[in-house]
Amino acid sequence: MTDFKKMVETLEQTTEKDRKLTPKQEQILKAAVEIFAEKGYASSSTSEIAAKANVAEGTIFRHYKTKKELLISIVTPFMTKFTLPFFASHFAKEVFEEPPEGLESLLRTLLKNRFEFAKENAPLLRIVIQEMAFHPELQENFQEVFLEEIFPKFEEALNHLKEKGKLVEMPNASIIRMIISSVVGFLVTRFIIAPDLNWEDEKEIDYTIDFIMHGLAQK
Amino acid sequence: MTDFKKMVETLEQTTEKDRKLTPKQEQILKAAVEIFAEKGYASSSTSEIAAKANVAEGTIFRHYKTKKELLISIVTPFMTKFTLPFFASHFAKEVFEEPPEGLESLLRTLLKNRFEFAKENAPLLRIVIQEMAFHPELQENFQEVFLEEIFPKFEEALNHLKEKGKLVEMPNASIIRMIISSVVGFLVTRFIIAPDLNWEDEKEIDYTIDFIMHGLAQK
Amino acid sequence: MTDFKKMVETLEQTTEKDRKLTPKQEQILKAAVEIFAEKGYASSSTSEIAAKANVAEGTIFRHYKTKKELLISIVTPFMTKFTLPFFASHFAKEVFEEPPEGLESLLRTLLKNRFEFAKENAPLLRIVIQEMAFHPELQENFQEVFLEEIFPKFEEALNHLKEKGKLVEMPNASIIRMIISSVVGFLVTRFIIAPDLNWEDEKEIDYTIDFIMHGLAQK
Amino acid sequence: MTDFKKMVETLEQTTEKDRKLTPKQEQILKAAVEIFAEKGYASSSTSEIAAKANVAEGTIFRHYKTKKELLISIVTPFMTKFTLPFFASHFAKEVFEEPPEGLESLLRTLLKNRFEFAKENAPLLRIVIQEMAFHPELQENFQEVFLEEIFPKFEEALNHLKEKGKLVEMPNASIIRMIISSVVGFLVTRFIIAPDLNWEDEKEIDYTIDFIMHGLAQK
DNA sequence: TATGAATGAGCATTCATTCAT
DNA sequence: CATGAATGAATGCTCATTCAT
Repeated sequence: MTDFKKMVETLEQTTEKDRKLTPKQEQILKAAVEIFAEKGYASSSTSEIAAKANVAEGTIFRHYKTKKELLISIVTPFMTKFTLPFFASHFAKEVFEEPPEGLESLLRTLLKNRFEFAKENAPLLRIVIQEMAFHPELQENFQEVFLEEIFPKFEEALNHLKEKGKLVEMPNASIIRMIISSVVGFLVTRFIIAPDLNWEDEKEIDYTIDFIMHGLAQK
Repeated sequence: MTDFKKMVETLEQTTEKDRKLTPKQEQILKAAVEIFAEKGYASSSTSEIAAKANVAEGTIFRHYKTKKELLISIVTPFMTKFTLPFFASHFAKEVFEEPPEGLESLLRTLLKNRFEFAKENAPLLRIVIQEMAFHPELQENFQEVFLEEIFPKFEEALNHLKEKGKLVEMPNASIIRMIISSVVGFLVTRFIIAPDLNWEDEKEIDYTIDFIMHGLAQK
Repeated sequence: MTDFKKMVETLEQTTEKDRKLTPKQEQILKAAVEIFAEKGYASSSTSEIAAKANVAEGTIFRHYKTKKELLISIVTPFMTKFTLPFFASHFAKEVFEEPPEGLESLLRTLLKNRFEFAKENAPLLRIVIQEMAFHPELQENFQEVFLEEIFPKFEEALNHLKEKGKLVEMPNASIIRMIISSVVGFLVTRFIIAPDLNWEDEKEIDYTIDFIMHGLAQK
Repeated sequence: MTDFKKMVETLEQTTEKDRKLTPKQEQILKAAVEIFAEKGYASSSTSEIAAKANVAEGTIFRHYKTKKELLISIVTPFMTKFTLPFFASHFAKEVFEEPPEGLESLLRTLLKNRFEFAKENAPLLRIVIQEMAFHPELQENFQEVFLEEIFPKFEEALNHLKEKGKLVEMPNASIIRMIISSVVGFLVTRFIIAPDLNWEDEKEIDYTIDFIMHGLAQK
């Protein structure tokens, strides 16, 4: 099982009000994450969540006005945590300051970092991927984060690398797609599609980085 | 909208009994595909499907015993069509007979072919990806097709290429993951995440192939 | 199993139009009797009857306008056959002509005769008893037969016996109730409640007659 | 109408948990009893019951998981109450302690007692008789009560009377059948088949007892 | 704050009946 | 005559949400 304490931290830290969660709220969130991940939002019932959380049905609605608000309270802090903070802190250093192996170093940090995060929050990852398609609220939140924060920083970095002749000539959007496909493809296979295989995580991370690096290297 | 006639063909051809669908069945399938793709299986109601199909609700259940059977009747022929037939016909020729650029040629055929298929069946693709997680029946069907048909043939081809010194040293499973991540990452971005962007499909296909080719080439 | 041919005869002979049943009609009746007896009228579906009868659903409604008409076509001829004909033929002879042991003789003939009939038509008996409560049509038909035919003849016989000092002083209605309770109690136990016990029918019939005879004898 | 308060007591006292019923539950039970008795279980709809009970349909299912559970909650306490307690308390005293007219005394108590009970619970009696045939759960419950409690005690009493030379030579099972046929035949006629006749209950009870007594007396 | 009984709209499914073939 | 696809009202049951305690 994923360590739930870490997951709660994830959810806590980005709660809008930054308020500590009450014990009941924690129980509700834990139960909701497990059940949403297992059966999907639409097939989960609030009564089942209440039962698993050892809480009365009404209690859920005291903390979250609707079932959907409960979902959003789970997903958006995770999305922000999963995408944003990494870029905020690492892009500058890795790519701009340390010169030659900038991309590889960036990728390694990115992958290892997100890998750990996904490992600790696999059910949340599952929920995000499964529910994004159906909830415009989530898509908007994601686009906001992605288009306004990640993509521009990513592009800046890529342009920088291109100038140094380190990158294949390819539109930034395509490069970003390749990288994300490879990273997400790995994480999804590792934690969602086949979590029970005997994974040699270190090696697979290396392979993935090698693959991307060669795939994108200047010819 | 995707050309529904082609989609119906897709569904028809692989129906076990190879029987032509009645007009009402076609209407039901069309409506179900659209609605399932839009809101997801669990959030779609049979009454909505019936209304969109201009059919009485009872009529759905005359043709499909349950709502789930309707889903399966939609998804499994698609899954078979999407994965199986290509490999059956192309692997041998492309990889084993034509010597040097075997992999590239294979990838190009694979991608173009699946691209067209995904283009014609985007909503079906969406449904498969969205529902696989929740329906063991679908997973089983997929595993059957993937583990027993695709994976072995894929491996055989990769081993052949490795012997010829054309491939990076990496476990087959990892290579296959890289390739599929890149291909599916492209198709999903193209048809599901951002279908409304101005895509230059030819170029993107080329980029994707280049990326994979360089990523996997013998160093 | 009960001999269905005899049951069909039962149903045929009293059909209002006295017309022979077509083979399809026979199949439908046979199936309907079995299913009504097993699950009750309200829980039986015409589609199940059609399936068991190897007949299209529509065919049932060609012969019987509604499901209820099918029930009535099954029950009323049976009811008539079960109650009426015996009395018509036997009362006079047994009771009025043969002097001393009139009642016993009558009871013996009554019981043996109805016993055979019930044996051959156990499912029909079951249906009548189960459905009478819910269908006023059946009740009316029964009352007609019972109040207008059976009761008066029964009373006449009882009065005759009373005059001869052979019968306990008790209202006719009560006497008739005792007799019918005993007879029906036997038949219901024998064929409906516990048909699988090892019954010694001859003996049980004798016991039942003895019981009634002593119960009603002049003190 | 039967006095519903007494019926509720009947249902309450034997509820496993011996808990008082909430007012809504009472309304539901009252409505269900009336409707089941009138149209039979299979032809009664939960929406009709809810309407008659002045309760939302969902409320029924909060208290009784399924429609069938509602039926069982109605029938089994009644069955237990109807059969068991009497025998527990009376057999010993009546038959074994008071010597000569043991059987008559027993029958009188039995009949009067069950008569009052049936009078107060006529609709329940109706439901039991009508539904027993279709619900194995009810049959099992009945057999348990009858075979394990009533029949043995009955037999013991009959053997005791036989030893004293008070009883006709007849298998116990047959004797029991005669008695029950007569008693049930009376109650069913009185409360179900023809409740609207002008019954002189005292007299009819006496007749019935006389009938049984003479029918079973040592010759 | 927490509870859980109550609600009623909504759901998948069944079914008697009709009707074009 | 016989068929069986089509119907749509009705059914048992679920569930998010409310609210009195």
